[in-house]
Amino acid sequence: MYNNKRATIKQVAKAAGVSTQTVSRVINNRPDVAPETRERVRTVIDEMGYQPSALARSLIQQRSYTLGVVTAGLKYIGPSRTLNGITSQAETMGYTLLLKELSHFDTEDIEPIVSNLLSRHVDGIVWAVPEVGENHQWVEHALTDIPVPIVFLTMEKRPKLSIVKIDNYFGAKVATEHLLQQGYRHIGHISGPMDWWESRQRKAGWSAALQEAGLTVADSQCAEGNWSSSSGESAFIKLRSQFPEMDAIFVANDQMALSVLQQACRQGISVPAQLGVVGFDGLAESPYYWPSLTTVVQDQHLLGCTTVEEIVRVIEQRRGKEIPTEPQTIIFQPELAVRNSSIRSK
Amino acid sequence: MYNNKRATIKQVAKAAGVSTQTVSRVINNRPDVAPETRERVRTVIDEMGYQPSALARSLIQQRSYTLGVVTAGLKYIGPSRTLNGITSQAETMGYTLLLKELSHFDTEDIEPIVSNLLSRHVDGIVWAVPEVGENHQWVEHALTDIPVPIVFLTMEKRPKLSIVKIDNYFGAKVATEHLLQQGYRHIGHISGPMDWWESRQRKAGWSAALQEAGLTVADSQCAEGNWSSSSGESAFIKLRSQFPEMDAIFVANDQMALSVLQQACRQGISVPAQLGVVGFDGLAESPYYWPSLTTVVQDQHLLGCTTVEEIVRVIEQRRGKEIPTEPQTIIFQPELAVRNSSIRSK
DNA sequence: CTGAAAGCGCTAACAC
DNA sequence: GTGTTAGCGCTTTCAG
Repeated sequence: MYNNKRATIKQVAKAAGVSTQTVSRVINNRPDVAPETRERVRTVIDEMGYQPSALARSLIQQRSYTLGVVTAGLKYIGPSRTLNGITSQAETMGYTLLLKELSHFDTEDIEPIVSNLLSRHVDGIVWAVPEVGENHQWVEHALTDIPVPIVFLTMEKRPKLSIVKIDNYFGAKVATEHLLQQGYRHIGHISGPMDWWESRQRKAGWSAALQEAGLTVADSQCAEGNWSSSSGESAFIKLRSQFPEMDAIFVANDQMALSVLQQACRQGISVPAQLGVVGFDGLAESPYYWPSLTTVVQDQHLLGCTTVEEIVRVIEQRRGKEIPTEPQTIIFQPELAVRNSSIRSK
Repeated sequence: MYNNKRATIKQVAKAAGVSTQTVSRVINNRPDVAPETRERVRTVIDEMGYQPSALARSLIQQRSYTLGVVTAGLKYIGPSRTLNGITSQAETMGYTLLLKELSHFDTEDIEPIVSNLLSRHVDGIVWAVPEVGENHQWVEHALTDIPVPIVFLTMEKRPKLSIVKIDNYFGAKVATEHLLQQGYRHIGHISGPMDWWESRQRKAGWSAALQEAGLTVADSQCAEGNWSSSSGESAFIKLRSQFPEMDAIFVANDQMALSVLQQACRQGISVPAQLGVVGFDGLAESPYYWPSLTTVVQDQHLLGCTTVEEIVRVIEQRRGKEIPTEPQTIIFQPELAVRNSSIRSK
């Protein structure tokens, strides 16, 4: 299938008794080659197991069909699901990925990462790092200097940037409204870390739903977690003591919601009768929690796919010297999956 | 930080009034450059934001400092954790990754994937796809033809291959022995899909532990799942009917174990008093299941790190014209985390 | 210490 | 139809 040393176009040309140019024409399916020459060259190519070097091609064509992907937190399921979408769409569209994972979510010095990708001539960059702290600050300064298109995932709207994201505010609001509809009136919240933009959006959605229902929102109704089950446990305990009348809770992700369910079980609080619980994410396991968890489902796979589609669109556009359209913001609305943890009615 | 068009070495040379070779010497920290020339060139480089092209370098040096990573199932947490280890170790060792994800675990036609990686001049390949069905069959034929080193994760031992893996058999055996120690005598098993090598290993470990304890192992004591919580539920129901005396169960992964716990809870079976449960994986959430889950912890991050270390070692070795050492098999022993779901004593 | 020439593997532009 | 020349951006001889 492969020869031990990769053959070069020169060797193929020699073996087929033609010039390298002719071989080039054959491998690129150019029309102006005599059918029988083409045939002969093809045969030699197969025999030698020749594969053209994508590197050499990239150099001369000034185009690599390679995308840089910058991510963080692959040990968590969310970023991985997004990456899964990115890889599958990239494969479909004929692009290869260079992967970089930041060691921390809040890495601010992204210069070496971007430099490395650019030195490898990526055609575009997908920035799939959640917005945490100041970690997106650099876009203000550096962006116009980066010579390839970038599409961002999951960040606050900024002018002139292409962004693909899920509407966290909306999802949180829908979740909270569902609890209100079920007749719960004292609805607490366990948030993600407040330096995460997504956490703030989800909290804002929860808060807005309560206010629109004419309820007040006090600080004591919210506790901060860090996405882990462990932090969810402490947050729940804290919340119970500072907000004893709580009869329902909107939790910013499913893993923390899981430990709320577990604690409730341990303390003999019946869910959903005494406590309604709604999570966020739509983990595959969430229907198998006890009781099954009502949650806001976000399709991160689709998010990844769309991002790749979008960046390829921008790349093609720029290359075709078309008038670049304004950067787009693409927003997906997540959906509420209603299950047992929040159904009080009847 | 970056100029809008990437500067070339030629432009830098011209601006600094030297030849391109001199610039080359400066960026490669070669000794034989006059200090003041070096200084001048450095200044120009900074001003122009010049970054050498890794592509051009790879071409001429016949070395790219790039690794191909082939994975599958990134939407599951296991493969992602491994990938997380791979990225971090690659970063540490100065390698960049080209990522390919197979669309199915049992993809047999890997030729286009490998070709693509080779055409991009990867220095080595990490094959991080679990062994399922015939999906590793190709190694028998194609391997010697692939001109770069490959290291495999998680596959059956084969001669002449470098493999890094976790000892699934051992982990499963330890888990089962633990249940025996706790006094359980009728120990069932929910396996993963039997076309997975890992599933077969875990089942074999369970079976061996029972036999060594002088217990018989019947087909009725085992049911097959497909790793998902959903399949765990059906498998558990089936197992209860075909093996009613079951007092403990070793489940091949945590997600299926989760639904066993949930079903037990729903049916009023008390864990661990009436039913001992042990899982496999060591998911971060597993301590927060109810009751907290005893599980075999596998460090997939470490697995990924080690794989990269190993392949870089082989690459260096081959490049240094050293006598290649025999391909290694590196095996990690997983550890049992004992928690409430299996503690019957006292 | 520095530069000129050659070439990594390929393709664009032109000849014939 | 096909070959020649030039060059993508860099490094490796080898002069000087």
